[in-house]
Order: sequence, then C-alpha cells, then structure tokens
Amino acid sequence: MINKLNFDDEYLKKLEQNICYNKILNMADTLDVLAGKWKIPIIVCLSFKPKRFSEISKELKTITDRTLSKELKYLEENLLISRNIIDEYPLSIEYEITEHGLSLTRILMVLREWGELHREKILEHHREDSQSVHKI
Amino acid sequence: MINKLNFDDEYLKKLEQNICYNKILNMADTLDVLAGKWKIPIIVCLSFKPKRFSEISKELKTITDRTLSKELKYLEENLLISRNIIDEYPLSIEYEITEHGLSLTRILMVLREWGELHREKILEHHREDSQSVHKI
DNA sequence: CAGGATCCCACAGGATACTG
DNA sequence: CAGTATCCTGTGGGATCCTG
Repeated sequence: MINKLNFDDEYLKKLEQNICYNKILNMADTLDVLAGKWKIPIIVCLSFKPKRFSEISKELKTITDRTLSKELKYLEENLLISRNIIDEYPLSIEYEITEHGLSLTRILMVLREWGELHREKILEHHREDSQSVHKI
Repeated sequence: MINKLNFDDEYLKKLEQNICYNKILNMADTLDVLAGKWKIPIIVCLSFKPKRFSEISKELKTITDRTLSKELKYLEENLLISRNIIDEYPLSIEYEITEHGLSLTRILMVLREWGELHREKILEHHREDSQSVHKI
C-alpha cells in the first residue's frame, strides 16, 4: 500500500516538500481498496444486509468462486467486512460490512455524482461534434 | 464506459429496479478516469500550471514516453486536459488542465481524506494484533 | 456449503528504437 | 521536441476441477 506510484527519489523529495507526495499516496490507497471489477459490487451487495458466500455469488452471478474468495479475503484484511462463523456443523459463514466499510459510502456517493456529471459532459461534447459535422 | 461490471441480464434487471445499477456504473466510470499508475500524478502535475510533454516527463521521471502519450490522449478525450499548440516551427505543445479536470479536485480530496483514515485504521489494528501477541 | 489449486488469456505498462 | 512502433513481462481475473 506504500509508494505504488514508483516515483524516483528526486521527485519524491520535491513532492514531499510540496506535501504533495503523501496526498497522492493516500489517494492511491483509496483507489486500491476500490479497484478491480468486483470490489464495489461486493461492498454494495453487503451494504444492504449480511450475506453468505453462496448468496453473494448468486447475486453477482458472473463472479467466479475463486475471485469472490480472493476479494472477500482482501476486503476482510482491509477491515471493510467481517467474516462471522454462524454454525460449525454444517459450516455456515456470514459476511457483514463493518462500520469502516460503511464509511466508504461517502466516497461512493461522490464517485457516483461525478460519474453522472462526467457522462453529461461527454455526451454534450459528442453532440456538439456531430452538429459541427452537419454544419459542414 | 458502459457496463464494465458485466452483470448478467437478470441481475441487471434487479439492480435497475433498485436504481442501483446506474449508480454502480457511474462509480465505475469515475474510477476508470482515475485508474492506473499515472493518471492522478499527471492530473496533479498539470493542476499547478500548463506544461509541455517533456516537462511532464521530467517531473514524473520514471514514466515512459509511450505511457505518457497514451495517458495524455486518454485524459484529453475525457475532456480533463486540453492540448494547445503553441508554436508550429519548432513544434511546441502545451497541456493544460480544463475546468472539468479541476472538478476532480473534490474527488481527490475525498479520496485523500479516506486514505488517511484508512491508513490509521489499519495501523491501529496491527498495533492491537502485536499487543495481543505480546500478552501471550 | 465454502472455498483452494491449476491453467490460461487479455491487457497495462516498461524497455528500446525510430520519426516528423 | 513530441511523440509512434515493437517487443516483452507481470498481473487480474475467467474456466475448470477438487476438498473439508
């Protein structure tokens, strides 16, 4: 989670002087937690209520067991979800979003809002493009 | 930029009913704009002032020309930066962040803040772990 | 049911060399 | 200077099969 961006030493110094370096690292850390195809869907899926492995798998139908397993482990290590053993025999486990996981809600809201804005911008720009083509 | 998450049709329906589907897509779109090793550093680098290809390359020392070229094109297509031709002979081009690009500032702030919080959480958790080890 | 083990492919991004 | 073209490698994640 540290120095994913691989700046060279000299630039790091500059950035550090600008107090910029750690800021960029923190951004990268957050992106890391949300990166990939399935982390957000899993988080959203669990944000409604705790669910079991097979339930999540069913809801996100196209996810593979392997990937779901890895992602759940990752999210647990990052304290975003907890893995609760409900029954020993037969084995029954429930995944639940933590408070820390819920603190991502604000991020997701902001991401969603900007995504909407961005989509508008892009569409608007393409409309202008096709208009100017017609003008010619 | 559409349906990167590859849900199957039935799940899409459910999600659509929950108005959840488009929200997740918008989040994914925003992440897409920020994903990868270099997009944020480039945006931050240009957010101070317009710069030329070689200047950016120098500041982010370890980036390759190929990657910088591709990323600049991507960011331009997404209207986050503009490519301004300063001189024809000799060729001189300046990259400048757009207003839309600056609107990412809020996202980056929120990402940074959560990244700090997250780092604290993780470190705190590891401290607890090592304490309980010492207790034993 | 809740996963681990293996194999495989597509794609991001680095290294290097070349061009208008 | 401002890139493009080729080649190459590491990694995310799918497919498939296996286990406590």
